[in-house]
Amino acid sequence: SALVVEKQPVMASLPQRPQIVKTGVRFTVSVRFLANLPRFKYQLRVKPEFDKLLKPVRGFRQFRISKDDSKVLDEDTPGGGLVAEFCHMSLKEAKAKVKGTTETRLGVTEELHLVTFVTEFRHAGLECTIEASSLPLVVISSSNQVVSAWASIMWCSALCTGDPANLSLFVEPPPLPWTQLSQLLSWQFLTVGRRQLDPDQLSHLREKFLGEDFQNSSTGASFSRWVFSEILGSALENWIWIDGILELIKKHLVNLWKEGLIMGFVSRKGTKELLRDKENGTFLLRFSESSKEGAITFSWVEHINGETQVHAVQPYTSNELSLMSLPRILHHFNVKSQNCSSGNPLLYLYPRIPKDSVF
Amino acid sequence: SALVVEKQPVMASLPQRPQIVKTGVRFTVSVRFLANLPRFKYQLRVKPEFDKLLKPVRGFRQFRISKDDSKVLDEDTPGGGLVAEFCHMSLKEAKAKVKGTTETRLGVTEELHLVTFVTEFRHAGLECTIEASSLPLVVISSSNQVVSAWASIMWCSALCTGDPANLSLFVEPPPLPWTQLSQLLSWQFLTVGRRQLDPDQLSHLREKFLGEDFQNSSTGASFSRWVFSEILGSALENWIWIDGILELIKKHLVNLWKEGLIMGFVSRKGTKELLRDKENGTFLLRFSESSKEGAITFSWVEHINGETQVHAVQPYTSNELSLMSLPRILHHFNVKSQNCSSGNPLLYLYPRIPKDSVF
DNA sequence: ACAGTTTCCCGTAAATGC
DNA sequence: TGCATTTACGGGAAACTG
Repeated sequence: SALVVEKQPVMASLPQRPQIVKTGVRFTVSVRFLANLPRFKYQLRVKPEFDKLLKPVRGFRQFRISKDDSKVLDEDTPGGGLVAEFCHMSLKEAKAKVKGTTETRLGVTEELHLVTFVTEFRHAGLECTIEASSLPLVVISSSNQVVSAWASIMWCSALCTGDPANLSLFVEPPPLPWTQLSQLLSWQFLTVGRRQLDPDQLSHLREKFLGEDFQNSSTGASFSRWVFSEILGSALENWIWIDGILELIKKHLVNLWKEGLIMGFVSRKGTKELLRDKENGTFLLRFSESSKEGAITFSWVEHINGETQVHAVQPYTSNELSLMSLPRILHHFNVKSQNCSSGNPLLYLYPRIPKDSVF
Repeated sequence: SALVVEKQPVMASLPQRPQIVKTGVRFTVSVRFLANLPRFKYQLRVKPEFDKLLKPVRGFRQFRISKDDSKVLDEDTPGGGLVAEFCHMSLKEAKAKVKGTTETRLGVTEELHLVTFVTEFRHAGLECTIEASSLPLVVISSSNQVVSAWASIMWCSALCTGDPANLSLFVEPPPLPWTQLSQLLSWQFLTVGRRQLDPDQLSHLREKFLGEDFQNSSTGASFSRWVFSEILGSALENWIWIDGILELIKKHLVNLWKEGLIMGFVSRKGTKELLRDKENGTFLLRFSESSKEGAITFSWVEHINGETQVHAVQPYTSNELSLMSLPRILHHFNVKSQNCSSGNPLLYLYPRIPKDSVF
């Protein structure tokens, strides 16, 4: 078709997370007319419609475009492309709840919706209608739903390889093969922290997402929040955990992450094994596995009286890092306990990089 | 009339400040039917109307009651009074701006509005209409307008002794005599802090509001924000300052204020005079005169080498007091500078109350 | 009783109007 | 241009609703 959605719907406050729309909050979309015919300038009207297709589907909520519902003329950008930018659209729920199928009702972040743009096109006496749809959207009503919404978008973008958007994808979500899931994870770290995940980190995450027993299995991770098999674990929960970490990196740790100074994904056990035979004062940075909020901690090794001890600190969350950056924390860190040698115990970043040369 | 407004319009979030209504935010009003006739139960419908009288007045903004516009039946409270409670009303601006008289346009917090309740009453074949109006309201659109709105309400309640509410009071605001203004101030400290202002405090405030030259004058303080005579000073500015102090008391200092431990209103100069001939370590608590935000500080006297010095600390605002209460601050206060004796210099609350016996 | 979902609304920031 | 006023909306909490 000659019409495409150029910029997917996105809220100004979440530029990194397109396809999430909160009711009552403005979002921006733009469409481009591909046939570069200057004579169509100002001739085409594009009208946005919400969930135009399949109106009475499922138990999905229904929405209306409340602002900027009016059509907008195509306009010319610098050179000659024809585009229309809708930058004041917002959604309002149309309360007409089909109460049926309450039992199989999906969570709201598992509903997928579409904005479709329609323009009527008359050429050489022929009248035809051109349409272009956005990628699937998740509609939320509160900002505490952003994280699960983004999980849906990611999951969906990995699964929807077929052209026609499958809006009922999450009614029976197919498992996501690890090859794709791992790419997705790695890509997010690239986007946020400008560095991909390395094989060790991926291997650790694979355990988390697929369960240790599935190390050699090709089974994918399953999305639905109702699948809480102790074997598969909850993909959504893991996702939220990852998201907290990404936020932490974005806010406070981009530089460290970019330089690869954060090992990040190591278990407590793995940490001990890595540090055991390293020099006194060797430490590594890893993300807290328990905190859902996104937190980073460090562990260091101390050989004392022939005994080897691996210590760790309380994880630092975004709040703590706002008060003091991680490099400063590392510099000023000090052990005051009586049976530890006092002074800063952190000397070498694993495997043996002198601390002061990198922080 | 047999109908009265029992609880003046008030927003749930500002229960201490009736008659301030923010657009789009719910407020509550209740009316009572005085004739205690049980047979009227469920028979009377009360309809709220906004600015029913004098619709096209002045350049005032116009509003509509957007929620709960529907009438509500009278109902019975426990014993037998007939009341109607409107608890979901909210206001929306009706954009129909009369652009005339832009020059003499008042600030929005100087516009006074009314909610009027109307009920039709049929008795013995006679049909009559009963009305009841609220006290004057100030309509704001943002919470940063609360303070000036409250100033208007206070000013208005002191000035409007006549029965019919004079909505154009602030078009040419009459001066408010000090006798009334001082009562108003004192009453607010009583409400918020459970203790009135004493004569010394009032005398200090009189200087602030009326200017030093007017100590013996009977001229009142004038309200309009356009009267910035260097003699009168700005009543509104003073009011905002007082309001910050009241908020600080409400949040952090109720107990101290209630006990009269806070002298509060003393100038820096006055402080010196009071403390000069007091014992070493005598201190007093006073409100910052410069900070608009509401802040408290303390000054103490030190006689050293035959010289008398009066020191003061940086004022503490609400933020600081959230971290540590004022009594704790007083206990832990410590001077670290090199030419001062170190240790806690605060010993006696003015005039000579041992610190530890009251804090 | 409860959990998912939505609404409410302050406080700040940005946009708008005049 | 500046200032007065309104709008926008994140974030935390309350209210809703099945």
